[in-house]
Amino acid sequence: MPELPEVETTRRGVRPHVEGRRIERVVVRDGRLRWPVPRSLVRELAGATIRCVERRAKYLLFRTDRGTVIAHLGMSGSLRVVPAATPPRTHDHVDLVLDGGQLLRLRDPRRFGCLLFTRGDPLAHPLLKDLGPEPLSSEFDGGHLFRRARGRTAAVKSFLMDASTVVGVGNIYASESLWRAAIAPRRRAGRVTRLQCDALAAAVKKVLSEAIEVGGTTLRDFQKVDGEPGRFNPSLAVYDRTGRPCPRCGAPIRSARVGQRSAFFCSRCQK
DNA sequence: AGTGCGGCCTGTCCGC
DNA sequence: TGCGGACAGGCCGCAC
Repeated sequence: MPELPEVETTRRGVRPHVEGRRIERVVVRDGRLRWPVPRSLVRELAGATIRCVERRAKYLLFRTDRGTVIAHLGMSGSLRVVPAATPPRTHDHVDLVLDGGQLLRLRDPRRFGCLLFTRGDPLAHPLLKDLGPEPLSSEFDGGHLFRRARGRTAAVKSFLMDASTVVGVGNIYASESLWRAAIAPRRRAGRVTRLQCDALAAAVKKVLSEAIEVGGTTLRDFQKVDGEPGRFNPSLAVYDRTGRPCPRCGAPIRSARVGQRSAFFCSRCQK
């Protein structure tokens, strides 16, 4: 399930194969993603040249000379670069056929992802314009978290997963970051101390950059562009480890619903 | 404005 | 063994 490290891993994997390439045509086998794949994407991209591949939050931005493709992998999406003759498999919904004999293929079994097209500034797109800071930027730190949390009554885990607080922290890395910062997931955001905010921001940065370094986490269906799984799993301290010992204190990891999402934590060392 | 929740979708796992 | 149902996930968009 792609979180920010998985999306960044995808960007780095795809980039060298597509930058500077001309898109010969777009094949949409099933355009029923979160939003229908727009006709404008198919029409405008034929003949367009991909200039660069950027990332904002969990969105991938393929900037071309005609406009920008905004792609989101949802929770089961993946992008692969394969030889043009590779037959599509189930859930391989869209191909961008490139010059040079390869194509960029979107696979998304659950179709929670999207593929949109905009002529204008993609950062001004409704989906992107209100997003919070990138977690690995200097804009995101303990001060930012603390200021934003004033008066907030929501659980700190929900607050951390809110994309207007900071982008890219999904369910897995939220639990992991809170464990590292020793903060209980259910604590109200407004009750987290300034010192804890510093620890939390540092934990988010560390967890995400460590995960990016090893190519993301593989739970069920995430794979990198080369088809290899990510290798972050061994570093997971609490996620999906109910009943196993806390790596810090040995108490059994507990799980609970926090804001309609499963949270994993150590109730002995997270306060 | 902040908060909570329904809904989208399919593969996987569990219990009967 | 087969089957139904719960569950997982990101995140928009709505209702309070």
